[in-house]
Amino acid sequence: MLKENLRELADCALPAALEAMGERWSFLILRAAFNGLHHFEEFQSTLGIARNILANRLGRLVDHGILSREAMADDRRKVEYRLTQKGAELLPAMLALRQWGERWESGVPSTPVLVDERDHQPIRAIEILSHDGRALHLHDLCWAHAEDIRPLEAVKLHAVA
Amino acid sequence: MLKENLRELADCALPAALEAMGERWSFLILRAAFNGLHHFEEFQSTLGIARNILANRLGRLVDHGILSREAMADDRRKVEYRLTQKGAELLPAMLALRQWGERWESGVPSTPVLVDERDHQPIRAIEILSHDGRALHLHDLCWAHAEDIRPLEAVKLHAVA
DNA sequence: TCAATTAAGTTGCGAATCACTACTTACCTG
DNA sequence: CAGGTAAGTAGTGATTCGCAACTTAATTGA
Repeated sequence: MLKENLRELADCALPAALEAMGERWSFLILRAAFNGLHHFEEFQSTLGIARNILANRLGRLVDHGILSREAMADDRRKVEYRLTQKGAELLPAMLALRQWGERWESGVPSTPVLVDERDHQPIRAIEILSHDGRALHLHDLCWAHAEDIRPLEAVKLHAVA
Repeated sequence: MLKENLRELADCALPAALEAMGERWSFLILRAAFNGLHHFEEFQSTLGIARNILANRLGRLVDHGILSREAMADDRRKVEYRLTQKGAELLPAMLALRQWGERWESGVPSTPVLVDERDHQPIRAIEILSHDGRALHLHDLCWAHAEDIRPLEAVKLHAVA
């Protein structure tokens, strides 16, 4: 059963993540950044977001270290926004949400589709996997306290012995 | 390079997903639902959300088919909210966001931690995988049009031939 | 050289949304 | 029936949103 002690419910990183990404436009700005957009006017014209909101969101994403902000050397009017490592690592979350939307909201895989550059085959659906790679669903999961988890090494050694 | 034609940027399921899940409290309500909460007062006291906002968000999640709403037979004051299949399939997106928050915001794995019920080992980090299971990162990916993708079967047959 | 253009914001303002508290309605329990 | 519980609704300020116009600084063209 997937039920943790309610006292501990607050002790979760999701609220912290939402602090950074929970605003209305943040995900769409991120998606645009993943698609290679770097400048204020590009975001504005592509997303159709109000300029003051865009300025606010870009500033917040920069404050959270999700985007970096740098004036360009060759044209100092221009400012370049780039995904940091921290920002780039939001890609699985964004794709999971997008895939969910394709399955349940829009009904069809969006085109164009994201593919592996190596063989141009579409990526797998994002899944929850066990340590040894089995796909897990809601009913396969439960909560445990960190101190109750027997390290995998110990489990393996025990199996061998 | 991860850059699609900008004309096609709008043609993505992410906005549709955010329509359903982009509101400020929606993810936190969902997390509570994943943790076994089912009733209005449980959500309210656990999350500390204002009652009118909670009523509005629950209604919206029900409208989107993410939660089901059913009056309970034994006590008709009570209403039970349950995750639908559609709602349950948001778990990968939620975990991806939570794991990102653990890595980049809170700094530590939250406790308690989600484990495989079978062997009580923690789940893997959520990743983007190629069709054959390699982990992919931003620089391994590119966009392709659906009609340009050679079906995997054809690729295999060709390799055999 | 100097007017026009471009990039990246900022400001002002009405509309919508948010959160807090109190109230209501239906139902159950003693 | 009195009192309490569950699930909302209503009223009220404080924030935030979105639109359009304005500003500032750098660049380009005649």
